[in-house]
Amino acid sequence: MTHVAAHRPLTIGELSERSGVSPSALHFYERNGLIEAERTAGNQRRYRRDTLRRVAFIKTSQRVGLPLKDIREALDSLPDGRTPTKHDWAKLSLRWRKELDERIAALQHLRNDLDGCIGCGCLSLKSCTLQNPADELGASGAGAQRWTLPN
Amino acid sequence: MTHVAAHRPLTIGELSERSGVSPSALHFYERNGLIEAERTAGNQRRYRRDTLRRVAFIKTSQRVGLPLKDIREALDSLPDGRTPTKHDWAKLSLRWRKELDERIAALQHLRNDLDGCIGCGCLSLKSCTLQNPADELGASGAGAQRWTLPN
DNA sequence: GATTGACCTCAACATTAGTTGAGGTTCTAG
DNA sequence: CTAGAACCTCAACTAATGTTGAGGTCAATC
Repeated sequence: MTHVAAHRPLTIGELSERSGVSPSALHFYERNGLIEAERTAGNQRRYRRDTLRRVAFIKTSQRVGLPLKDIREALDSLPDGRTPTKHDWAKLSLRWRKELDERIAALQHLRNDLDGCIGCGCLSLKSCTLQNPADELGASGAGAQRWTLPN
Repeated sequence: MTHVAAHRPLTIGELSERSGVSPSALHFYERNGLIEAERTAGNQRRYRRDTLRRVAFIKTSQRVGLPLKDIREALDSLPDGRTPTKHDWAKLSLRWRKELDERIAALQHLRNDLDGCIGCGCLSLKSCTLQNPADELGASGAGAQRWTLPN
């Protein structure tokens, strides 16, 4: 049997299909240094197969809410030329899990505070801890936020 | 002693100062139907004092990650003309707490899945549950996301 | 060897959540 | 009653995360 097909690089259509990320988004990720591709003689992109895992990492990180800028930084810690090993990926996942833990803790803290507020309806400034972040989540910023399904 | 000052409506500067939200953002909220104001003879905004609580609700909801569109919908459930009572606010907080609970549960689920992935470094499509949301968080969308401090 | 689907680049548009600035008006304190 | 701070509107700009379309090329199949 031939193993050639298993090593063949992916076209953008294939990568898109398998990852569920649109070609235009893949272009976008490339422009922003999150993924990269070889080119054929005719200038078409050819992706190494581990790019699939890279895109998976991007998607999963986004699901948690990380901005692409941060995801790129994380990916920058992967070995530069060679295909990352399982160990490389595991390290990245571990780091990412830490942030996930923190995020959960922050939300739980917020929820506990909220429990105190429901009794009094006290969503007033100064008095309610919910209104004085100071430590965990940060109060303002230009970034858009979302946690419901976009539909 | 006089109690007049305690009932005087707020100027936009005062509301901004007390809520920590910039005047331009308050304008923006008004344009988008999240808050409203009376006007003086000279066309300047005067906010009822409960607007402070309204803005607090907006900020807090944003901290959890809700988009303004959703926050507006929640606020639309408040009584239309009259100043909301504690009970009105408590109801809103409760509803909001439910979503917070769900969000926490989803992230915990994600974390458990991730634990399974760290051992194998398996952030590959199809095989890893992390890559097949299907149920909880939703995989894609146009919205920007963030959960770190914007800085 | 032509056709057709997949691919290329580049520019413009969409959405969320605002900020900034120009040009003009109002309010309040002295 | 006037100076200056605070306010007004409107338009344009920002940033993140992409999508859409125009105009043109590549590659795999009949």
